[in-house]
Amino acid sequence: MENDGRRPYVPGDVETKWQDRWEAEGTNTFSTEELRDPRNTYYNLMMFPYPSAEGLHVGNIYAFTGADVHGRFQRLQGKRVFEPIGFDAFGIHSENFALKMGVHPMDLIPSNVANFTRQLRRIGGMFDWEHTVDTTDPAYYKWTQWVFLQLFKAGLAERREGSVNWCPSCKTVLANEQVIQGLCERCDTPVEQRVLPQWYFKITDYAQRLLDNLEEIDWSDTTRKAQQVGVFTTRPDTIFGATYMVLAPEHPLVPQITTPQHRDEVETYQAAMKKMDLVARQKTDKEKTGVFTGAYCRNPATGEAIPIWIADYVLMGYGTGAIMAVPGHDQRDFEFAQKFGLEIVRVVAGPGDDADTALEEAYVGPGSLVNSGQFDGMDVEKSKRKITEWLAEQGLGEPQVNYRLHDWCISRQRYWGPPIPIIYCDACGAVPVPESDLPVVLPRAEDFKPDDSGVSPLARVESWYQVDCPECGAAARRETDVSDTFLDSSWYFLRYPNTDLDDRAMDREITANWLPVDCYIGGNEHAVLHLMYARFITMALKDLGHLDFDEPFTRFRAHGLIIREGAKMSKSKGNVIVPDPIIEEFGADTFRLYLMFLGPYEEGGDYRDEGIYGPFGFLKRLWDTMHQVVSDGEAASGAPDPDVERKLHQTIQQVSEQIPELGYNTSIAAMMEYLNAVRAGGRMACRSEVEALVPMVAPFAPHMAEELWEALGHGGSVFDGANWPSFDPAKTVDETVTVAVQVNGKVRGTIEGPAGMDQNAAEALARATDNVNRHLEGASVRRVIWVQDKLLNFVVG
RNA sequence: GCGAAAGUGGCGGAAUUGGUAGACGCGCCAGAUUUAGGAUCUGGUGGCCAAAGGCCGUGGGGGUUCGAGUCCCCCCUUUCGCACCA
Repeated sequence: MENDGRRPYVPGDVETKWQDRWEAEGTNTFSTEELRDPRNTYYNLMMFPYPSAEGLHVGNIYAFTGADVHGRFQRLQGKRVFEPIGFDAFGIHSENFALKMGVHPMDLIPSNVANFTRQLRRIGGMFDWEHTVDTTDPAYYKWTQWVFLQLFKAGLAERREGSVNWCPSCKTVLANEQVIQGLCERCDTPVEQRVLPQWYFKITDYAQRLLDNLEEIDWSDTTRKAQQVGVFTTRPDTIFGATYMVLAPEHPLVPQITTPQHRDEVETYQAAMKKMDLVARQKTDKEKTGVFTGAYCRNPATGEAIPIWIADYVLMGYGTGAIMAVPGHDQRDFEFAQKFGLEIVRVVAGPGDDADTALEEAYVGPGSLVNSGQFDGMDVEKSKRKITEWLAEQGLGEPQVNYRLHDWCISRQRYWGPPIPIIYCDACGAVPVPESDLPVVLPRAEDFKPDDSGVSPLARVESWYQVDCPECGAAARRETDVSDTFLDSSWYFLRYPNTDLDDRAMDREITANWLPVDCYIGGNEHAVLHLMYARFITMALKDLGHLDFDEPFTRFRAHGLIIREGAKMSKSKGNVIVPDPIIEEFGADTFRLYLMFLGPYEEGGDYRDEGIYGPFGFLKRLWDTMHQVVSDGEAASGAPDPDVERKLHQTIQQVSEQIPELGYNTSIAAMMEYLNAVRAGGRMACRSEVEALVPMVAPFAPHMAEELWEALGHGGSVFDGANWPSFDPAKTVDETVTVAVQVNGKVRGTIEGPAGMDQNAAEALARATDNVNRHLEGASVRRVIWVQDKLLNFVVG
């Protein structure tokens, strides 16, 4: 079927027309009054991008399109969908890029944001441009600072010593991302640790709640697992085998317990450790090092005196920074004990072992206890609880849960971030900036390069940091560190519906109407930190009375990754696709459809350049078919073909069920299959057969859907009201079925019959089939398996 | 090393509770049409055998079953997290 001179499909014209109309009519934006309307709300969130100088890349578009498809689908169900987007523009990325290009970030970011905005409009997302957010805008970070102050007042922000990465060659503080295998990413110099006072958020106070709540939220399993704060169990069962103790080198007890004759050695070791960065130190394959402190302690179980060592393989940041070493049953302890000639005792006997079987390496398998006093012979698993109880009774310790979660250090000795709103006064100490004085505006410093002072470049802007103490009025000094970008993004979703307000961070009524977020879609790379921080801030703000809910995201789904030529798209691999020319040639609708068709949305897909012709052809055929129906007028108004109608209802059912589950690729395939069936053999479609395709394709190809909806004579937007088609379950049922006939499990033919026929009827049909008969000849049928409307299997002997 | 997920045509990927493996699309082949085409349309397309038909086929090897991509055991590979977490 060809176009026959009907209207050709020119994507650019259609898309410009509808983008302009949506904007002129405010189709996707909410007024403050509309935000106060609590009816039928749906908050559709996607992770806001960092506006790079390169512009939007395919990965961004993939993420936003998938989320937008979800939002548009909800809208077609009659929901009032709020779908905001913004810019996460503070942070080291922008700062480094600005340094490299010799442009000030305050000049760079606005042009990047403008470019992103242009591109985002072009892909046809349902974004509410009246409620956008830019984290570098003082009108936004005023409230980021407000969040800090709330936590500070609640005692959840605390200043204490912490170590930072320091490159002695570049003479600058490095972010963790800039440390590559223990070396500075720029000059390959080994990175050292410097201890500086820093601000921490006490997220560990919320560890149990962060863990418990995971039960209640609808998140994909993999993300939920990634959030597991990491509860671990110790090995109380092996305590009788503890033959020495190890402290982390930086453990505070070390100076107190070290005996004079070991002091030099210990201090030398500590100094060496201090220089080594954590990444290098934590390499598993590195040979273990350590020194003896000269001190002894008692094994609580055996009462024996055992030596205390310090060693690099014990980390201060984890647990208590001290371990009872059980070389018999822990490989790390075993290696250490062997190297330094410490005693190795077996306390677990595996199959075939007895109490004296020598150990070649640490034994970590199952077995029963030996050399363990009254617990000898007990099964390892069982003994864990028993020994814990016994130790508790003796007052020697109690069961404790440890979390693999550290407090959140939010200080950055950098320029490009929101200043931390604290003022230091000699008399009053650390004083919070009064809320009425917010925002503390980041001054424009022409020289924002980090230097060898080890503090933020803001410490060079004297006119800015010199202030009077808000409490006593004496000369005081601002905090010159800025806060972590993750703080900006830990609450942005709370601000979106509230950007109309400039006198408070959020309005109770509006917030209650829209939050928590109904659906959040984003990348897996943020499945741990960003989501954890956002959940923590939400919980803290709830406890402080600012919110009425605990969990910010009711449902979270991570999308997959787009691969091209066997690798993730990156500039260094040279496999990046620039979206603009593709949208220019095929249109945003085709590009959206293609990206969603590549593979399962939650798994990503393999981008092949020629693949776009498939979805492009589909949209063109859909366009031609709809215009043919329109131009045929009366002729196309007849009743649908019964077979086509059945398939239509099946397709509507399939697509309606799959889209909310993010089954985009299979939904698109179902629509293609249906259109193929409608047009099979060049037949002419009638209107009732194809009209429902328009709202169904609308989430993927919104511009074309609008255009076709209008061409079909409907007034207004296809997205106004609940235009999603419904299906009649009775009409999805096939009248005739094809049943596979097997002999001994191998397909030997098929039979056609009325749906619901009984086994006898099916057998009769099957026995009338030549090929089936041939296989049944001379054999005795021992059994017949009958699966209604599906399969008939003769089991012959 | 630990944890998680996944291995299906030339390629991306489909397959309710175990029930005709390969939907849909790309690519490829043949044909039609066009002055010619990146275009459009029709048909074909897992491998092997000349074939009605048959045999083999979902990473490899075992098993359960009338029947296994799907369930069980062992192994291999890839990807992604976490990495001396006691």
